[in-house]
Amino acid sequence: MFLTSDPKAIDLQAKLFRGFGDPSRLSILTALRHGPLTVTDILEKTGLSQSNASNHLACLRDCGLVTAEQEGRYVTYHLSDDRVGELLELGESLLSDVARGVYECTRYNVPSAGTTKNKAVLRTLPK
Amino acid sequence: MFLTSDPKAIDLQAKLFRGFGDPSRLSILTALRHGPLTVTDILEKTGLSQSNASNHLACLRDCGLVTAEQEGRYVTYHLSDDRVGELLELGESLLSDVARGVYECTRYNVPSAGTTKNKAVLRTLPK
DNA sequence: GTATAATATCATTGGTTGATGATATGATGA
DNA sequence: TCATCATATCATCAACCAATGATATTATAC
Repeated sequence: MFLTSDPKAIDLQAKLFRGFGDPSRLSILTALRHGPLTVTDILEKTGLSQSNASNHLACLRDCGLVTAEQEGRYVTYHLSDDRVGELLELGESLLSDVARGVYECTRYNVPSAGTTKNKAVLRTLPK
Repeated sequence: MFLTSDPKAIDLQAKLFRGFGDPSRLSILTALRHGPLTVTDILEKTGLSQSNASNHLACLRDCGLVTAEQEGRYVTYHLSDDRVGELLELGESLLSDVARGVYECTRYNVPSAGTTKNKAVLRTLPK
C-alpha cells in the first residue's frame, strides 16, 4: 500500500477546509467578501456575539485567511487572498447543485450560526 | 442588524465545506481526483480501515460529492462534479501560501487521517 | 445450495470544538 | 487623569463527531 499523498499535507488541507466549515467563521468570511469591514460591522452583519466573533477572527487570522489592520480604535479585517473569495464562490456554486443531498446527510451537522440552540440531530434513521 | 445572507444557506455551505474538512473524507476525494476507483482501491491508496472508509463513503454519497456504481462484486466511486476537483485544487493552491499559519493555528485540530492516535493538542499557550 | 470476497450498517465511546460569560487590554477624547 | 468605546483573551462545559469492532448484506464462483 502506498498513500495517495503525504498524510501530513492531507491533514493540513483538511484543517484549511475546516476554516470554512464552521457557520460562524463562514459568515465572517462571507461578510468580508465584498470588502474590508470593522469588527463592529462584522458583528452587525453576522449577528454573532462579540466574544464569539473575536475568537473566530483570531482563528482566521492565525490561519492566514484574513488580515487585520488597526485603524484608530477600530480594527479592519479583510480577506487575505483572492483565492479565499474564489473558494467561497465555488462552494456556493457547487452547493446550488448538491444542496438537497447536503441537507439530508445525517452523518454530521453544523451548529446553527452564532447560537447554541442546535437542531435536533437525526443520526440513524431506522429503515 | 440585517444578516449577510440567509443563515440557513450559510449553515448548508458550512456543512458542504465540512465534507472536505475531515482527513479521511479528504483523502478519499483526493484519491478519486484522477479517476474512478473501487472501494478496494480506495482502501489501498488511503490506508483507511474498511468500515471507516465505508462510513465516509456513505456520507460523501449522501452529500452528493461522489457517486457510486455497482460493477460486479465491486462498487466504483467517482467524483460527482468537476467543481469538487476544482475545490480540491483551489484548496491546495491556497494552502501552499498559508500552510504555516494553518499549521500553527491552535483553535482547532484535525485528527490524523485514519487513526486514533491524535497529536497532542496545544490549545492555549501561555503568553 | 455453500463458501467466500466485497461492501455496508450501526452502536459505542473517547476526544474535540464552539458558545458563553467574565475579564483584560488598548485607544480616544474630555 | 478618568471614562468609555472597541476589541481580545481565556476557562468552562455541553454537544458533537469520527474510529472502531462486530455484524449484516450482496455478489460471484463452485
